[in-house]
Amino acid sequence: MLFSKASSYGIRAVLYLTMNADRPFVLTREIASELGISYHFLGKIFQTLIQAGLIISYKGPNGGVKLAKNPSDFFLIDIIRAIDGMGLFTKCVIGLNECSDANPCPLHDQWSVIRSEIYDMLKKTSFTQLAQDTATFNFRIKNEKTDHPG
Amino acid sequence: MLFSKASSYGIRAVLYLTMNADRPFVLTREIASELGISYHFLGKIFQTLIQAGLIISYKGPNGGVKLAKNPSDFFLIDIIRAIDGMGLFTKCVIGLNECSDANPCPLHDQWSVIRSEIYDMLKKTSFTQLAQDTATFNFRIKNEKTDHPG
DNA sequence: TATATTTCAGACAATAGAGTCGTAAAACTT
DNA sequence: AAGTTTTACGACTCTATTGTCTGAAATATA
Repeated sequence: MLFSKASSYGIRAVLYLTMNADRPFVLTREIASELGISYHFLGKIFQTLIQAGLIISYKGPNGGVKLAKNPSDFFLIDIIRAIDGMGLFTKCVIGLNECSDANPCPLHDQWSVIRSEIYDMLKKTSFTQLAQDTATFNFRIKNEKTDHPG
Repeated sequence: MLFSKASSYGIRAVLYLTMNADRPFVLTREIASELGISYHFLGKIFQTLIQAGLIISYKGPNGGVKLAKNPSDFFLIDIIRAIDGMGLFTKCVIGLNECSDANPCPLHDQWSVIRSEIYDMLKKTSFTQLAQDTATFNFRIKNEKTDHPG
């Protein structure tokens, strides 16, 4: 897998928050329920995102979580950096402990090209864009098998 | 990580076999030692590659393993398919259990482009090419920290 | 102050990936 | 036939990831 489950959940949760950015706070329980993921696991993921300064939480009634900044300033790479870290872009693709342009592994050149494209994609894809696409094209965030109205 | 450790080790081991294709059989122990990876773990990886028909083994003295076909017919994707499987190319990048061109997730279009490029790279990169590059440019397969002659 | 709501956080369990160990089976050598 | 070499393979341990449970802390309401 390219991303950990935690990062995947984080992306979907932040996208949910983006699509509910008009609300003051959104319950973790609601997000977990709507996205079909574990409430407590999502709580942990949010703690990571809070520590990274990406989202803000508030305890008590009417509390919950919300984005810490404008969703147009929010990019996929922010989530990956906070949760999975940048190992995908810094570590050798076949696990050598030293691998660089100056001292490359056999796959280094081929992989560098693709790695840059992944990075660029994550860096330029904002949650505003994802939310717009999701609303416009009715993309799915949830993980249900049957979603047909009939 | 893009690849599992098993796949990474498999790639490096098959590359080693390619660079020793003139020898009838190469000892698993030698490969493990030369590449600095666990002997028994490599043995398991070889069993997977043997079952996939990618390499051939022979027991007893003068035994070992060798490539099952010409290294120019050997591509990175063969190893990935045998060990990690094709999940990277068939499963949703954010883990939705149904995600396709017809019913995409919010990242589907962006990811599809990159996924194809990864696939093409793995499909067209032969072990002959990797071995030539490794010999020509002195690329590293081993995982040692100090390799300087002086 | 009492109570309900909600995040925070640590301990725990389940699972999968990674790695180790011991021994059987096959093949060769003498 | 006996002993050596080498892969084959199942059982086991270790670790990280994923997921669950419980209660404490913070906030609001009455």
